[in-house]
Amino acid sequence: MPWISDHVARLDPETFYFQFHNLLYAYGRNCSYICYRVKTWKHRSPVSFDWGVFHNQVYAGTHCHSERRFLSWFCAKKLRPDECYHITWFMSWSPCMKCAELVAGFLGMYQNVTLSIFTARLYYFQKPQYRKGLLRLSDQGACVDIMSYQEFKYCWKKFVYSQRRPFRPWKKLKRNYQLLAAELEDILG
DNA sequence: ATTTTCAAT
Repeated sequence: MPWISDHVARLDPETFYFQFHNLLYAYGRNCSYICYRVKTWKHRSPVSFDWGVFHNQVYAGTHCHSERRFLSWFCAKKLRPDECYHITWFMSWSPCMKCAELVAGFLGMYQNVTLSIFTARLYYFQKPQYRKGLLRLSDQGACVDIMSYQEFKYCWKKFVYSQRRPFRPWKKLKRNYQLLAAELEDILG
């Protein structure tokens, strides 16, 4: 698979501000980004294992969502059966129903891996199948949450070429977060 | 309150 090692470490500020804008109805965000962080344990102490950014890719007419790209890379290059991992995803779009099923299956298969998801926006959140996907992930033990100011600020510092400039929150960040969090709460019951 | 979408007209 050609996309296995094709990910980037950091985002440009403009890309981050546009792609992670937490709108309920986002225009023109025709791609998806995952800023990821993987933690493992050495002698029972948590240690940072890896971090970076994945995005979706179209290769030879095949669409590969960022979640699938991450899992392909992680399973092929990183995952060891005798180690425990905690993965955190900061996503621009929440997973589609197919990716939700894929990731839930992955979590079911690898009991040594746990996952926390923070998403900036909810993908097709009015469609029942997409809502069920998120519920399925949650039922499989994934923590699913909406990115708040705290997560945006963290991502800005960790995953963006911010050149020591401070994170500048956009208008209605907090209000949008509240609306999305209420929607997610409804989805997850 | 908003009506978009891991592109394709």
